[in-house]
Amino acid sequence: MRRSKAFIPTTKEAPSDAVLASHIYLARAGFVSQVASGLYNYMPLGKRVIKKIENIINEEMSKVGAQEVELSFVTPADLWAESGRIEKFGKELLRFRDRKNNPFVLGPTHEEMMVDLVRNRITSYKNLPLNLYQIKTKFRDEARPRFGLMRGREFIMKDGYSFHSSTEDLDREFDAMEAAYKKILSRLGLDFRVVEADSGAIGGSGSKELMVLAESGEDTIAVCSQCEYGANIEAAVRGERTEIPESPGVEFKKFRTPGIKTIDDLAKYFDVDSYYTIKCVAKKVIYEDEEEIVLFFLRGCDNLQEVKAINATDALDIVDVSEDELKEIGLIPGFIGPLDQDKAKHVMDNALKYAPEMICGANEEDYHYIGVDMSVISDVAYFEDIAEVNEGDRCPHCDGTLSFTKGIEVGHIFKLGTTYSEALKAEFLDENGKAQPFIMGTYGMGVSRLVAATVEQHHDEFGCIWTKQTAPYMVNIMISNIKDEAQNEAGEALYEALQNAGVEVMLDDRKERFGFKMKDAELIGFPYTVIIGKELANGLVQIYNRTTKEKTSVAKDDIVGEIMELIK
RNA sequence: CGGGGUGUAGCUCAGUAUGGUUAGAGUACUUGGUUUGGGACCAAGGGGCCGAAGGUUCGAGUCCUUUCACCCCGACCA
Repeated sequence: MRRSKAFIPTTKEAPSDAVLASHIYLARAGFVSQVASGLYNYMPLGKRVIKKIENIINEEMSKVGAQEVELSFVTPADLWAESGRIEKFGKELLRFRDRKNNPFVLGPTHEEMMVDLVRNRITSYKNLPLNLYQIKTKFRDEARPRFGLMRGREFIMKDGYSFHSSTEDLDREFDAMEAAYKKILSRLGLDFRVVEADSGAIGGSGSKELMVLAESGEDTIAVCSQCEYGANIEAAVRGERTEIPESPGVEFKKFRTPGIKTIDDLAKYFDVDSYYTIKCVAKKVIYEDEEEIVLFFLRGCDNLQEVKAINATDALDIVDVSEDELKEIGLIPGFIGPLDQDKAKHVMDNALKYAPEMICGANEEDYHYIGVDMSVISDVAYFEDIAEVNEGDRCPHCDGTLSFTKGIEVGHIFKLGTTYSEALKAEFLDENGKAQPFIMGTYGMGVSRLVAATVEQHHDEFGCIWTKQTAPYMVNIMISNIKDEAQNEAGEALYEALQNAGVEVMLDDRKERFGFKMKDAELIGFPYTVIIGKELANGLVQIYNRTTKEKTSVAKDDIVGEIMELIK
């Protein structure tokens, strides 16, 4: 492509609303342009990168036997009613009616559509397993789109769905998909981590997220210092604590604690580690058609993990509750404890089970109990893991310690089980001629988000730095002075030679100055720029490496060979 | 959905407190010339319903009302 003819509107200034590096550079370098909140146009460079990523995904999917399909973007609302997700997704589903007044939904994901496609077509265990996928625009009417391509309303996703006759076979496929996804991210040149994840609203028995490590990531992940363990903070668990603080060593007693309402105050007052205090987090728990106040009890040194709390209560949502609301049902904020408490339901964190020598609220203004042995209620109370892991906690699998890092969720794979096949009555006949619902897996990968994630991880103060696998063009030939006949000829010749060699090459033949064209090349981020300039008089050209920012002089006649070597 | 902010040239922004010539700058664009190894210089140009609607006024980019859009923090989020 000739730069003089290319539609690549680069700008010196970033759009005022761009915050992330990826957003700023993709906009400045002319890859994307915003049309409305969460909606973007891909310009030629952006489209080329998308295609690069899609090709890699297609290659890896084909290697593991997944078949590509393409389902309609517009989906009948009936299907969503059938699965029950029309309510679950709520306002995120963009709904509309056609001229005949039939209700439709723009697909935010395609479980329903895919199950509908397969049901009554695959009817025998002999035709299983089956893995179908597509790369397709999705639409979710996000409450707050942000960060450019990172969280748009319309985005491109690779979504795959597998159908099995047994859970063992699903497990096998799940592992195969995890391996394929890792391969894809490695080929894209990304630094990533596979982590345990919460299954969320989509349901199912297990899920893993693929996180591209980046400071700007929206997810916090806990990773082990020694082993491979990693988990989204929402799902992270920890090993038994080994260093137990010195215990207070007191008898059970009710103790007057005037005005001592916080864990900090309490620990100070008794001069004990907050490990020995019991924290109560009161929340309002929302169910489909009712809501109630639930008390979550944890060790004072721990914090409530809300996603775990939602899972522990089977709730749709959990919201804060006011002190007044607590007082209305007879609870005394600051002095709520797990003993003799019948005003509200409770969930105790596992770390409190059989815990001795604890200090907790006495459910009476200005009084706490000390020397509480949780054994007295441990066989009747409801215990769950509801605590958020802390940095420095022990790894659940080894002696290592957990630390936090930020990640961009670019992939999420699920063992779905029969949730959707049952809801949509999608069944096959097993070896015994008995009807069984399909056992399913689902595998998502955010293609447009990968574009942003790649730039997040590969950029500097001058712009994008594309990896060889993602670069829109591998080589940029920059003719320093277009009016110089010799330079022009050499540039044209090299352009033709590289094109003939099948290299994706851009020829910067614009009538601009050296500095302008270099800045532009750096902003776009071509892996290599061949500078044809002054040194041509001595039979030399230069290769500028975008990653190292080094310029290497090469004899003009050797340049094609050099380039071919570099881009291998 | 709660809280905050911003809408003026393709882009980045002044101008709005205190209403008053023909609405500005930089950049980008066009033409001519000079320049040609790190976003050059000179000259001449084109480009605006000041987000939209209504109102106050002799007069509104500026004041009032309504509304829309976009952004940020949070809630939310396969």
